[in-house]
Amino acid sequence: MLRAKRTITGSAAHDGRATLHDVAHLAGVSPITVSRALRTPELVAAATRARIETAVADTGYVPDLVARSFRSSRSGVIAAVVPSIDTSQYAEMLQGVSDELRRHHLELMVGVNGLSLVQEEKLLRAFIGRRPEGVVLSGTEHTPATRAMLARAGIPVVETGSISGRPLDMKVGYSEEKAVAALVAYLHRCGYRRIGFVCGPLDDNERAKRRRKGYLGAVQRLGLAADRIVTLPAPAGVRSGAEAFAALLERWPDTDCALCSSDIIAVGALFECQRRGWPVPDRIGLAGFLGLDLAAETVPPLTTVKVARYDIGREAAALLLGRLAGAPARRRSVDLGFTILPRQSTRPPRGG
Amino acid sequence: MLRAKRTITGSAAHDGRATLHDVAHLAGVSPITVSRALRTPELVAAATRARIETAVADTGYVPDLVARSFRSSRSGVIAAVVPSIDTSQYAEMLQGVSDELRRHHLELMVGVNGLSLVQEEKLLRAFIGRRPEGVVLSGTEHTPATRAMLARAGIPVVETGSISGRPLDMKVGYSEEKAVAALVAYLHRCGYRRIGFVCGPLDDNERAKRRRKGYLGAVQRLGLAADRIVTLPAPAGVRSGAEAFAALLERWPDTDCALCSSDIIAVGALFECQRRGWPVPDRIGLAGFLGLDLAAETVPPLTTVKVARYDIGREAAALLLGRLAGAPARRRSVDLGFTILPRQSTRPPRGG
DNA sequence: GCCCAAAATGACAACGCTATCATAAGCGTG
DNA sequence: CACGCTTATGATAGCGTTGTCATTTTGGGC
Repeated sequence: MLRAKRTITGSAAHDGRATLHDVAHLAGVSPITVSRALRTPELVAAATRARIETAVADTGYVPDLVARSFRSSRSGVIAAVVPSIDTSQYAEMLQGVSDELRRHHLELMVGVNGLSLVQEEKLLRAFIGRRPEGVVLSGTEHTPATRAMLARAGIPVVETGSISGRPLDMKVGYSEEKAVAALVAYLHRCGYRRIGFVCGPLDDNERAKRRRKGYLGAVQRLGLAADRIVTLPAPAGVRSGAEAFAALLERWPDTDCALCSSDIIAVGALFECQRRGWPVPDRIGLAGFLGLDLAAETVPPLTTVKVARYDIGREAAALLLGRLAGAPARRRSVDLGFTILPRQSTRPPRGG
Repeated sequence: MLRAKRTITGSAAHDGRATLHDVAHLAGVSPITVSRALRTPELVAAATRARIETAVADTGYVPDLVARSFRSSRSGVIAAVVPSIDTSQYAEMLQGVSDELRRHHLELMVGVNGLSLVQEEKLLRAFIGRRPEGVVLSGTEHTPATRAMLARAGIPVVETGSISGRPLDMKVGYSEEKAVAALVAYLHRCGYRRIGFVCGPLDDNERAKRRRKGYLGAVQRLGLAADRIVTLPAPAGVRSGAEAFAALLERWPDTDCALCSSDIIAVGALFECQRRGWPVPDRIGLAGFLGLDLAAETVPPLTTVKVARYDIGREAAALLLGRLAGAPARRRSVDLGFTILPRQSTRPPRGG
């Protein structure tokens, strides 16, 4: 008698946790019927189902999802690795992933790599063992070992962020280059000709690199000076943004507009202007990137490029769910685009 | 022969995923020895270990943590439910939890309840089935069903946030009441006598309620008017903060200082002052709450109360880890305190 | 009343790993 | 060289669930 102990006690109280067997015993059916009643109730007679439901309530039974995952080899977990969690950039994306997953009863397991590709690899190594059914990554740069691991795992992968380049599997995002270039073009239409670029740190940061590339391409096409670039040594923040902006002005005092690779940096720049008593946009124009809520509220509000962070997360999750539901495994890139948000931190465009 | 199929193929290639058995076969040992080599290498002879390591590398074996969790009934997962993930308030706390857990090879499973206690209950219902080894909650208000579930699960629980009241199990945080009261007292020392309070939304939001309580207690003790309160209808944001601040001024135009229940609200208030051309702190004093980085960078920087969000997360995780390591299960509250950060958005204190 | 399909339920085994206990091998000691 | 003692390895079984297939029951249609 495998279940002697449990059968003898005849109750769920053996260790405080009821099993299928306990519920089945109480309802007078077999464990498999209880399992069915919970997962596919339409296959169980109404009367039986009612008895089972009572028994579940009486025992306080909670299905053991670890056992279920094990047996069915479906963990019901999606793993995500993001550079940081306390930056609204990624937090909003995660929120999108989370919301979409929740609607399909999947859980989200989150890892934070602090923009380090090596750390990303480590996190994935830990995650893969938990047999996630899909993976969401940030960016399209990964170590060879990461790529190998993911290929071997044979699960769908969505990269979020820049849409450029060949996806590992699937990809959702927008073109960083095009977005920055479009913003530069807009600033040019506003009459700015000496546009500086305040760039976030470049190490292991593909996004920053692509934004820089987009800036360079655009100013060159427009025949503007292409060397007005300062790069943040520290992670992008309001303070480091202000400092980098100050450095830009020191180096090129005649700069008429500063394009910042993140709204946070632009906010720092704006505060620096306020400290100096420089009117914006009369003394200098300021533009940000991302379209954070904060950028709409500053005085003056910041011109920026809005990217659909939340939707990127939703779409990433939706792509994974599609695969899990049987969609064919073909490479895909989804471009969610961007929107220029003209505001008062730059002069109005000419002839518009 | 249970393993006939696998033994005959003699390789890991049966479905792309190697098992302990495959590695053992290749290394010429039994599966249990491989298991030991991975978990307690010191119990395996060096030569054997070397062969096993080679076999692991050759097969690309990744331990199945689902199976491990199942068999050992140790999931290696901690569940956390927070009101939101894209508010640095909670994101930083989560980061603290995550960092501490990672050092001990535990994973973090995150749920977002949007300040709804009912949603918290739903999330926990989904989580408990995954047999987390511990739970981190936000706040100390929970539905009866939530309390019952947690009690039944028999796992350690840490509540983060306000330190007041009896913990469900363990608790880490600070006293919202005392922190706000201390800030009011500080503003009083600065000479402010008509201090208004801009309060975040109160629904299901224990923190906001406690901050309000702290404000009320303090102004009453100081003999100040205690009715200058406006409450945000919408979630706390820069815009809603600005609007609520405007409402405060409309209702009580002689207000000489606005205490905001969050730095974000205070930033909104500051921007509103900038729009009106009101000098801060000369026309009106502004104070925030939380001690966000942003508050230090505005012009002028905001007086606020710093609370150790990241450390609260770390400590919460540490408390759980302690329990898992065998610490006695007794109720505990850890008070991490707070720090008043006097800045230029308020007048300097008198006689100091 | 009989037959056959559909509906409802059950028996059995196995997922990959590790807890437990047992066995084998090494090794200094009297 | 038998003894105990440590070190190294293995055999067995089972964690709680569900996939697969088998069996029983139900319910018309003739």
